[in-house]
Amino acid sequence: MLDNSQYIEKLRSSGLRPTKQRIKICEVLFNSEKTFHFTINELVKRISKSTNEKISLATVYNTVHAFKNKGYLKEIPINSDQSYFDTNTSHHHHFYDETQKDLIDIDDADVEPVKINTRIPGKKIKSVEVLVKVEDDKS
Amino acid sequence: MLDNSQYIEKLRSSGLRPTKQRIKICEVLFNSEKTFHFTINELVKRISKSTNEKISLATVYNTVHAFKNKGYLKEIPINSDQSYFDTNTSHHHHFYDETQKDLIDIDDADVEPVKINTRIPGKKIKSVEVLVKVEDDKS
DNA sequence: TCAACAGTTTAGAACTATTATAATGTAGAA
DNA sequence: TTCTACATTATAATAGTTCTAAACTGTTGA
Ligand SMILES: [Mn+2]
Ligand SMILES: [Mn+2]
Ligand SMILES: [Zn+2]
Ligand SMILES: [Zn+2]
Repeated sequence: MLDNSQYIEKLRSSGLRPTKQRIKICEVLFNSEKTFHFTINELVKRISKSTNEKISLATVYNTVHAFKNKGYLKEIPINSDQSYFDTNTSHHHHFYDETQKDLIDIDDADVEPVKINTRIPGKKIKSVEVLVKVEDDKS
Repeated sequence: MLDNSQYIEKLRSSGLRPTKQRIKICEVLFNSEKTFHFTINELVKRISKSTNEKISLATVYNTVHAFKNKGYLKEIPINSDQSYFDTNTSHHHHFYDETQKDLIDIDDADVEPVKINTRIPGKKIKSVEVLVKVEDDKS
């Protein structure tokens, strides 16, 4: 399969050997037209739907963390209930719909650059992320 | 004690009766000169240090959540390991020092207003929060 | 060809933050 | 004082995540 070569490369560069379980995880994560947000549980469900053989939770966690560390996935801090991940690794911000419990990308072009006029000595900025919480407008 | 009347009011308006355990929690949370960030575990330690009698974990959780719901505390999403809370309820943003695992306030005056040029139909904005992750600058 | 080995998957256990439970305690009203 | 509603507490339950150790697999090289 031609497509798999991309997955194999992603896995190798994350320090993982390309096994069939891991390639299946890649297919679910990176084969879709659009990027998406997910929790581990949601990802496991997606994987179950798209294959007969099941992949253990430990393998899913390990692979997701390796990709996150390599930068192929981002973790989005929303609350302390569960980890949210994002297959969109470009710089962008988020709406979080508290009614639907849904994360929505904000196109980076739709946000004016965030200017912070103070620094912490000896520290450098790794990321600047905006989280806009929204709820149903009943007015 | 004169000071306690403020705590009693905070408790009553949060739907809680002013008991001695809850007033002790208020003292630790709201008596300090400066505002601060904390996890539940850190709060429990602070309480232990400042009193002989111990207060059960359940009471701490319940009281913190009531204050959060009422708006006397804010929850700051950092990661999924633990909940971070903030006694500073004014509008402000944060540095998160990934090296020290430390949350630091950014004075609201030091951040230009965040402009978002898109909306979600039928939703209204509840909050806009900026999280700036920093790490040691070894350069 | 196939034994040895390094790395992988897996089920399940362990861990930890959080929430629920249910028995006991307590502040105030009557 | 007695009654009652609510609080506190220890402890259990829950759930997300990480760890473990045994079975498995793919590759190497004798
Ligand atoms: Mn929460
Ligand atoms: Mn995390
Ligand atoms: Zn996103
Ligand atoms: Zn703060």
